[in-house]
Amino acid sequence: MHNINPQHNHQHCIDEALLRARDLCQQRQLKFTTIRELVLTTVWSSHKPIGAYTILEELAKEGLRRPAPPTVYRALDFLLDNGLVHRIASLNAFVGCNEPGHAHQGHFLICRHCQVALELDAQLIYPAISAAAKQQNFAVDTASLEVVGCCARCSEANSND
Amino acid sequence: MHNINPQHNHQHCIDEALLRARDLCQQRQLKFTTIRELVLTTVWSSHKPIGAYTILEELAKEGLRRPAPPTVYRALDFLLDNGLVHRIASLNAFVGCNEPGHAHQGHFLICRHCQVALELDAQLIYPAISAAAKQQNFAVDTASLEVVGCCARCSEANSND
DNA sequence: GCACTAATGCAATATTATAACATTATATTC
DNA sequence: GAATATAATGTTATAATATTGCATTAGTGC
Repeated sequence: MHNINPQHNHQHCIDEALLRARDLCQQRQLKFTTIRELVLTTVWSSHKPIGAYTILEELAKEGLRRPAPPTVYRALDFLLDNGLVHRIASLNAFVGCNEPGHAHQGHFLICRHCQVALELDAQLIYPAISAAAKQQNFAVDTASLEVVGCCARCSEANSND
Repeated sequence: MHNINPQHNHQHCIDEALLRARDLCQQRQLKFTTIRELVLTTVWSSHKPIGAYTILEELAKEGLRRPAPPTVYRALDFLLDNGLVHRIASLNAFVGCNEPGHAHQGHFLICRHCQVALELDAQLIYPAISAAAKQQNFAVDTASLEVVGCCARCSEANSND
């Protein structure tokens, strides 16, 4: 998994995400349009979940004529459908996905101090979910886990106060 | 845990929930006011998560002069703080909690057909979450899991079509 | 080019939630 | 029991998030 060090070369994250998106769209014969690319890039501008209306503002700054909400929401829907971003329901916000393909999963550790959302490897949690569901004969479609707390980095920083 | 059979005596669920709430408020020296009781009762009117504005409408039907949104939200905040209800973020809705006390947890299996939300015993999932968080030196405050799919009952019903 | 479909633009509006301040009820002290 | 303090509720307005419906534009296949 991805270690989110503030010193990391974030441009690399963005570039990789765009590459993966282009690949996936080519494979699936989907159109990676300008808006979709801009929205994905904006979502990937950090590892912090970003709200739809904030994305909208960012696009406006890009020189683009400020798009209306549906434009952004449609792009987000496309990205969600294809597992390129996740929605963090507890924050009404969106964050990039490292491993497109399983749109149905999203397990996050969310730091309440720095807001970074660290995506967990589904394999860590999913077996427990699957077992619990099976006990109830429940057929799982999607499973989202949102853990809020304090990340290692912020814990250290605070203990140094 | 609670098996949510449509034939179950649901009045019993409501009564139990109210009893637990009164007990807990007495213990903590909190006021279980009329509004709080009405909102809790409304949330417990079924095992389906209910939206704040739906609660509002239900209260209006009870003869009550239709309360304003803050009235309902304040009651919900109180109930959430005391672990008497959970918020299902992915649905913007609220559901009763069987075991008040751990306000910070809420692990649900949500059926997309009948909308029933079945609360899982935290012990089933929490160890996996805790282990994953520990790997990242992440200090957990709250963890919410929302699994969407199809419950046993609806699976059977559908297979009979 | 023409017809068809997918994507986007645009205006209005729905839904969920909160802020700010006035009022009422409850508890505490004297 | 009146005076004061605190908690709860009432009320109005508005913020924040998301969707509907319809017009327009851009690709795609024939």
